Amino acid sequence: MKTYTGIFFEDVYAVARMIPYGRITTYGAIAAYLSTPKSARMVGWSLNAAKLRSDIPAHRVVNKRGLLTGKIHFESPTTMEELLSSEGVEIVNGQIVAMERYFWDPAIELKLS
DNA sequence: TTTCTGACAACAA
DNA sequence: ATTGTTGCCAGAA
Repeated sequence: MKTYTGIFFEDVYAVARMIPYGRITTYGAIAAYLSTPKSARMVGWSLNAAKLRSDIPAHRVVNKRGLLTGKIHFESPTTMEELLSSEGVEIVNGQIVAMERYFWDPAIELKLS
């Protein structure tokens, strides 16, 4: 029984909006938090639609290795990196340096409270 | 309606 | 270690 009746996008948006300033998370982490660990792909797809909306910090979502795979979907290929840099996230060659110290896992951070 | 295609990630060989 | 395949869901053609 997997009743996912089109809530997926909204869930992704909800989680993405909760990512704190200067922190990042991954597609897989969000997918896992939504109980669909194999649908990381959909998270990206959702964010693609989300970026047309306004208040969703899609730039704070990267792939598991810290690579900014989604940067090509922004206004310019450097927009995502610039946004993250402005939040204090160090990036070298399209990849976050030591992403562990910025990583924000919804499964952990949202467990409390 | 059917088919294809995605900001990924886990697994098999 | 690297390459190819598969799962996942929703939207566009």
